[in-house]
Order: sequence, then C-alpha cells, then structure tokens
Amino acid sequence: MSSSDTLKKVLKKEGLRYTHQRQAVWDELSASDEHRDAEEIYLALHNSELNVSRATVYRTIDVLVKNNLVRKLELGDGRARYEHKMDIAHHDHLICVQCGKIEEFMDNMIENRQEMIVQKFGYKLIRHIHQLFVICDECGSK
Amino acid sequence: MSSSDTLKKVLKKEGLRYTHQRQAVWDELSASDEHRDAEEIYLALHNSELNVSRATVYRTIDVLVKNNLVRKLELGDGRARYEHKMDIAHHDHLICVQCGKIEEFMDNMIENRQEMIVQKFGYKLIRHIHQLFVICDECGSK
DNA sequence: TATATTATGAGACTCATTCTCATTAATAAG
DNA sequence: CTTATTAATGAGAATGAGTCTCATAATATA
Repeated sequence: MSSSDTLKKVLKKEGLRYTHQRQAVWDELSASDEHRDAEEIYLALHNSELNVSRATVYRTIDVLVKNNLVRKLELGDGRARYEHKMDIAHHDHLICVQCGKIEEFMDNMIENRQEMIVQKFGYKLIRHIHQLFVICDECGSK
Repeated sequence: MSSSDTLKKVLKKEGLRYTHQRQAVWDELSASDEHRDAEEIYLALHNSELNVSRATVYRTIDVLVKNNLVRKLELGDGRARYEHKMDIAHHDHLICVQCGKIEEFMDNMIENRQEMIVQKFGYKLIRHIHQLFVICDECGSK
C-alpha cells in the first residue's frame, strides 16, 4: 500500500479531507526513522518548497497518532518526539542522558510481566511507557 | 532523623542555606503520600499561614529531586507530580487513563531485565521510567 | 461550475515552568 | 551583638511547546 493510500484510508475513517499538507506531514514522518519533534518536522517541510504551518503540523500529527501511524514519545524534556510505525514492531526506548541518542529495545518477558501486574490489580492495560535513561558507550568512555 | 535534620544535611551538602521556605516545602511534601503537582504544594502552603512563592516552591523541589528526597513523575499531561521518598522502597506506577488514580508496583524480574538489556548495549543504567496506563476496576465497571 | 463545508495559516493565547532583579534574610566576621 | 557579605526570596515578566481563533483558501458535492 502506498504512502498516500495509507493516509487516505485513515482520513476517510476519520471523516477528514485528503490535503497536500496532510500528505506532506505524513511523508516527512514516514521518510525517516529518527525521533523528531514537531518543530523539526515543521522546519523540514519549510525548507523544502512546501509551506505547512505549525498549526497544521500539530493537527496532522494528532490524527496520525490517534490512528496508530505515528507514535508520540514524551521524554520529560518538554518536547514530544514522533516516530512513524510503518512496518515497525513494538519496542521501548533507551535514551542517553548525555548525548540524547535514542535506541530501541523489546523484551517479551517484560511485556508479559506488565500484563500480569495489571491483571493482579484487576485493571486493563491500555498502553505503557518504558524508558531506560542511560549513559551510552560513547559518552561513558569519555 | 527529624525532617529538619534530613533537609539540613542535603542543603549543607549542596552549599545552600537553611530557610523557613525550604523547610515548609519539604514538610508539605513529606507529610503526604499523594502524587501532587507544584501548584498543589504552593496552594497548600499558601492556605496555611505561610507565604512561599511559586518560584521558591519550584526551586526547592529541584533541590529535593536532585538529592533524592523527592521523585518527579512526568505523566505526559504537562504537569509534573511529586512524591517524597522517605522510607519508600523503589516502585513504578499504574495510572488510570480515565480517573487519574495512581497506584504503585514493583517487580524484581522487570528490574533485573532492565539491567540486562542495558548491559547488552554496553550502556550504564542511570534511571528508568515505567508507567502502565490502565483502566482501573472502578472505571472499567461503569 | 456553483455551493457547502472543511482545512489552512498567521498570530493570539494558554499554562507550566523558569528567569530577573530589587528586596530581605541568613551566615560570617569583627 | 552588630555589621558586612552573600545567598534566598517574591512578584511578576519571560519562555516555549502546544492550542485556539477566525478570515481566507481548498476540497468535495450537487
């Protein structure tokens, strides 16, 4: 399925129109595996020929996050980062507290324990945040 | 050790002065096991006889967090919550996405796996955030 | 193509948090 | 104990990510 088909399907489901701006935001997000903030997306589009406003960047990202095309990361520094979820398996993150580098990890045992813990409370797990703040090899060796 | 001794020790270590305002903020935080935001701390002090400014509340909390007397929780809603760590064992949190209730959990297997994951990367674990967003029993039964 | 409706952009606004700086309080020196 | 030195405080301004408003532009429908 092409990038525009994916987006069109989501917009249709939400009863929203297909626009150049929405496609541009989705293209920009799906083109990179970086963990970027809204301003970076805005500037990337701004520096190309397109002119998409900050408001539209935020509004579009909200739709994409809601529909599981994009994941929002809150690292506690006041700027949310975004990563696309096209063909990407679930994972959580390691973040270097010195250089900011972000790596990904996935551990089935942890995933299972989470479910067990929630069940023991009689609750229902909706989503989770699991972030390991580290000093990475490069920063540690300095 | 009394509440003021604990604080005095930390302030001394940091080369900071012992003041009424700093004691009041620490008293307020250490008196409750709730997960409160800075504004709640500010108002609690304001409603008693004391007059501690918002700036001082924030500044004092920073010192307490840095020195491990208080833990800062970022739940992704733009307001940090704080909990004191006096005689409190390590734990992580379950947060109900509907009513906002916060519960605590601790799982040694998860703690160990975290260390293993970080080691495999050759990194050093500094701290972690592990939050399970749930629908709690009360909200689920409605 | 005309009409109805939604989306966009520019900038105003919000709100938690941080900063500024004149004033006040705590410690050090005498 | 008093003064001098230095840090802490309070009031409110500033910041910055994100949201909202509303006139205009673009899309979908007839």
